[in-house]
Amino acid sequence: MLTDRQLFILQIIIDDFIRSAQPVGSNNLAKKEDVSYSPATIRNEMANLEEMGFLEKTHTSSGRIPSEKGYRYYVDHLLAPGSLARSEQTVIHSIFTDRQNGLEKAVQNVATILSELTSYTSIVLGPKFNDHKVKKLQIIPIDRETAVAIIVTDTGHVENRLFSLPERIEAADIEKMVNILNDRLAGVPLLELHGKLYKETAELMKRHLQNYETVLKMFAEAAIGPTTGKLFIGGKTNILNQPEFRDVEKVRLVMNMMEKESDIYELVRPTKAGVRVKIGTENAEQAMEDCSLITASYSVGDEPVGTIAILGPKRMEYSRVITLVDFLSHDMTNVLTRLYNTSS
Amino acid sequence: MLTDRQLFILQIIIDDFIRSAQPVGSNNLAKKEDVSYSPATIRNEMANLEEMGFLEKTHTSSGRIPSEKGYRYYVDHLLAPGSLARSEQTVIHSIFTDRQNGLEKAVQNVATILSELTSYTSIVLGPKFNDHKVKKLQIIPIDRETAVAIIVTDTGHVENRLFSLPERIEAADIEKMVNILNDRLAGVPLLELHGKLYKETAELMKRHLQNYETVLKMFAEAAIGPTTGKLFIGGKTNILNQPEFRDVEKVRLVMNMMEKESDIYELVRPTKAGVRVKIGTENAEQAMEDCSLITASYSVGDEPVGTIAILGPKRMEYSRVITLVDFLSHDMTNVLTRLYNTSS
DNA sequence: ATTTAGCACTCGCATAGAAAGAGTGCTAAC
DNA sequence: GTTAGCACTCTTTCTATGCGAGTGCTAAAT
Repeated sequence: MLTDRQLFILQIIIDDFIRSAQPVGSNNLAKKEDVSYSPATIRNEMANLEEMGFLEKTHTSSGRIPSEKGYRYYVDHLLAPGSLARSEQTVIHSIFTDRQNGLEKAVQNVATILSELTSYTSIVLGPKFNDHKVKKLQIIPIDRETAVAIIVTDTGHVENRLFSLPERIEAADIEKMVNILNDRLAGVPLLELHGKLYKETAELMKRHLQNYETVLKMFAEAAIGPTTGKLFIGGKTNILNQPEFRDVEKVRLVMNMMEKESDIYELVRPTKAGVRVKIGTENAEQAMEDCSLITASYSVGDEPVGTIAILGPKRMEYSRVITLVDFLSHDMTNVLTRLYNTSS
Repeated sequence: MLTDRQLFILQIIIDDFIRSAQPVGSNNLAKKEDVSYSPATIRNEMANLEEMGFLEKTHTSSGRIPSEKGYRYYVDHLLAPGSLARSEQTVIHSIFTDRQNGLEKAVQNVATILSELTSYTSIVLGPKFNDHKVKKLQIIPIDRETAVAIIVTDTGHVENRLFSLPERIEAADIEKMVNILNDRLAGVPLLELHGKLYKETAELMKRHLQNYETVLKMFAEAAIGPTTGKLFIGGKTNILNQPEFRDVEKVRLVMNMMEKESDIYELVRPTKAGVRVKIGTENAEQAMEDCSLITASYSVGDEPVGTIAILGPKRMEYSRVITLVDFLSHDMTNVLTRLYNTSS
């Protein structure tokens, strides 16, 4: 339904606007090297494209800017599958080769590097540990009244929680408790720990020990912690460099949202699909109406466990960002899948 | 050197400007109920105060605004020692009574509540664990190649790190290692662990085991982690509500700084002094020239271990914030001192 | 039937001037 | 020492004006 010429012009207008942030006029467009139509022809086509809803004007006699429908079409049909510079590939790949400082630091790094590479804001939802299984449970007494409950998973993740010991409990009893717990619960996925904790051990414990409830409760609580991954945001202030956010009111809307973790979680819930692009009001959040969000989830095996995302103005370098996010999410999937499968 | 009347006028001008963010003129000032001088008199005194450097004009015929010297004098000599509403006291006090979710969450809470109470940005440097002593060291093997090193302190803090096991190591050897480590290092302050690790155990280990270096190195690294406290920042976007930050450029300066942890650490290094106020360029950071920072450290016993701070515009409600920060830092000192002393 | 040149028209933006308003400094009177 | 009065300054707001970039439409050219 769109002629080749219209596609061509639409693409050039959007490319230009993404670069310059200025409405594109027919004269300037016609001056470009690879454009061989006269301004008048272009004006006609522009009028057509506007009528079809792909372009907009900021005022009656301004140049054209892409509408959301325009961006959408651009993303869906006009995007040249970009490729990454080798240097970028190397940078990205290096993030995960060095896991010395733990997975969490590595994920943190992803956020930082993504925002630096794109000069937009990056959001990274760290892997959730649902599937990870209990390797070892421990209770370390601190003094007469307190102790630390520790859960180590088979992926090396450590979760811990301070709790008050029941009065009059013997060191031997604690040891017995720990033994029962490990006996019954080793290998249980974290997600099921909460339920199984009581079912599997309460009966047995009751027979040997008093006051076991507090202890069980602590382990239960500690197990909830990592069921959902941690959020990392990089380059929060990058939005301030965008000319369309010269206005503090707009900045506030977006910044406030970035401070609200619960909102962000909604945006980056892991899914199986590949790269997803949400343009302006396609996002549910009111605050995002001037922004676009590009997300891609990464997986362990077939199970999506986390998400990386880039938040920028609607006038975003879609091509570059999509390529980047796609590449990185696959890289993360590969590394994590290998890691998880060899260690279990 | 300042007459009573000058003090009075200076105070009223600063109070007014803090409220309104507008330059204060002689006419408006004279209209106030508790001012019994004519506009002309006030103009004369304003001129005097300006000559002495306490006031400034934004342009030749504008009203007066306080200079940094003016704010400084105001903070040092004119501040009425405010008192907190009982409701605020209760709120603050409640933060630390509920430590169920661990110290870290409690400190996080302080940041959030401080920023909500003041509508400025809060910075909280969590307590450092230098003085905390090793309670228990553990090695949990995950699979043939990897294990987790765990350090538990006598305050219930848990530090952990993933590492690669040396090849061909026996479970029995690991157990022997852990025994030696705990034997020799229990009670050692975290800060000294790095040094003592080798001195105390290397000799002994060498006698019994091969490949112990990797393991020691991991514990050494893990011990460095918590020597300096964690940073929490609350209400990062509150600065956007201040009329003097209508300009995105100014916002960017401050926001960028808030993203750089190393800069923030400099600002809130714990000290023994009570509440400290840094106004505008009194702060070393270029980015802070339009801001004031109010800090107070909290201690365990006599040792300052962390800091709470409020970052706002120079036109800050000094009285309220100083009172708040003073109260809260003492409250935290009390709670932590009690906690630390009973548990060691 | 397309494409393009030409032209009148619109709108934003920058510049300049004018008027209003808030505030000052100074002088002279109280 | 205090204050009323007044000229002056500077910002802010509004209006007018011209310029430039761009459009839409019509008619000619291809």
